[in-house]
Amino acid sequence: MSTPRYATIKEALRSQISQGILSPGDRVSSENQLAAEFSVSRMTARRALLELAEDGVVLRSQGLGSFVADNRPISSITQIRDIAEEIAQRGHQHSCHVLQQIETSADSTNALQLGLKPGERLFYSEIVHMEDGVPIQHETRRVNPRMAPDYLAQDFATNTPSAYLSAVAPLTEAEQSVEATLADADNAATLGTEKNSACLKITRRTFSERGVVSLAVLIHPGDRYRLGSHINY
Amino acid sequence: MSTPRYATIKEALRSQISQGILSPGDRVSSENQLAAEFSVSRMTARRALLELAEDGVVLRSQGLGSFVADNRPISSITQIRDIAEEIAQRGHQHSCHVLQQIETSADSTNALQLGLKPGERLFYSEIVHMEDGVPIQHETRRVNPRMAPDYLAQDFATNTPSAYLSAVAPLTEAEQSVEATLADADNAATLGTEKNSACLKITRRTFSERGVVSLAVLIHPGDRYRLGSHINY
DNA sequence: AAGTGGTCTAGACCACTTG
DNA sequence: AAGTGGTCTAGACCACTTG
Repeated sequence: MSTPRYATIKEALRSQISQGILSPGDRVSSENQLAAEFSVSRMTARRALLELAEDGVVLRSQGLGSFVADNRPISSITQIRDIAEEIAQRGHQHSCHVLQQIETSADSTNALQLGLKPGERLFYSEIVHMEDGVPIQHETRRVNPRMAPDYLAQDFATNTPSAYLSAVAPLTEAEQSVEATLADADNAATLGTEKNSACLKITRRTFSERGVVSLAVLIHPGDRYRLGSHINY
Repeated sequence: MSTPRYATIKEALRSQISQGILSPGDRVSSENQLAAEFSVSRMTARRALLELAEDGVVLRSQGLGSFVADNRPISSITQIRDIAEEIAQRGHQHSCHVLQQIETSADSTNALQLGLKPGERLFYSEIVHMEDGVPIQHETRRVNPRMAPDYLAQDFATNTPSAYLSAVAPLTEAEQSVEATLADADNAATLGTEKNSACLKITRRTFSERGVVSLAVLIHPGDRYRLGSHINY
C-alpha cells in the first residue's frame, strides 16, 4: 500500500512551511498549479489543500487563493500533561501500581477507534496513579502495537505510559471528552472511594504522525481531582 | 445561491438521527445507496458522509460501512460558548426556565471571587436550560453590578445571561474548573434526574477589561452532557 | 478577462470485510 | 462474489476576486 498522492502533496507543502520556504501569510500554489506540478487531477490537489485547511495549516478564500496560516499557539488549557509531571510540579510524590500489562485482542469498538481490524492484537495496561500515596487516577489504556512495539517490556513504575508513548510516537493530535460517572465496585476498590461516588472520566485518543497511538480512559475520584483552564481572548 | 446537494444529504441524515429513526450504532446507507436515493454522483454522497464523520456524527470503516456515533452532546472545553447557540448548532430547540433573578449581597467568599466588598450588593440568577425540552444545565450565576447594571431587567428566556454579558462586557479572559459531583435533592429536582446521580460541575469566572464580570456554576446531568476538545500540535 | 476556489458528474481501479 | 469505503481521473459550470 503506497502513500496516496494527496498525502504526498500535503507533505511537500508542510515541509516547505516548516523549512521556512513558505511563511505565514504567503500564498501557496493554486489547485490548478499543484495539479500540474504533481501531475494529478485537480480534485486530488484540491483534497490536499482542503485537508491542510482543516488542520489549520492554510486558509482558503474563493477567488483569492490559499495562504499559509499563523502557527497557532498552544493553549495551556488543552495541554496534555503526564500525570507524574503534574504531581511533581505540585511538589508531591507520584507513585503507581501496575495492575495489568498484557496483550489482548481488539473488539469491534476498540478496533474502529484504534484503526485496527477486529480481533487484531493490541496492548492493554491498567495502572493506578497516586499522589502522596492517595489514588487519584485509574488509567486503562489500549495501545496500537504498530506504534509502540515494545510497550509490554516497559516498567511503568518508573516511566508512565504517557511519557513512554510521547517518546516513541510524538503526539501530533489528541481528541478528548470529559464526563461525569459513578464509581462502580471496581473503580471504588482501586481508587479507595465509595461505590457510586462521583468520578471524572476522561476518554482520550492520541495521534502521532502515522495514526492513532492509544486510547486511554482515565477515572478520577470527583472529590480529589479537578480540571482547570485559563482562557485568554 | 442554492443549498449544495451534499449539504441536503447531511441534513437529511442528521434529522433522521435526531428523530430517532437512526440510533447510535445503526448502519447508515452506503455511498452508493445515498447516491441512488438522492440522484447524485457517488462523490457527492461520499462528501456528505465524510463531513458527517469529521463532525463526529458517524464512524466509517472500509468494507463495513458507516455507523451512527454516540450522539451525546459534546461541547468544547477550550471555548466558552453560549448554551443556546450550542444547542441551536446541533439543530435542536433551546428553552429555559428562569427560577430566580434578584439582587442580594455578597458573602465573604463571593466578594473575594468577584472583587467586591463583603456585604456589597450583587445580582443573582438561577436558570434551567433545556434541549428539546430536556434539562441539560442548571446555571447559577453571580454578577458584578458594576459590569452589568441592567442585569435584573433582562428577559433571559429570550437572551441568555451569557449572551447578554458578552454583549455588555466583552469577554477577555476566563478561568474554569471542571469536576464531578453527585446530584443533591435540588439538582435532581431541577434537572429531572435521580438524587446521587453523577453530574458534571463547571465553575467559571469570566473577566472583561475592567475586571471580574461574573461567577457561574453550571451543573449538567452526567448522562446527557460531555465536554470535548481537539488538540493539534 | 483571467484566475481562484466551490460544486458536481460518471466513470475507474483498489483494499477490505462479509457471506 | 458482492458490497463497502479509499483513491483518482478528466472533464464541467459556477460565484467570487483582481486587474
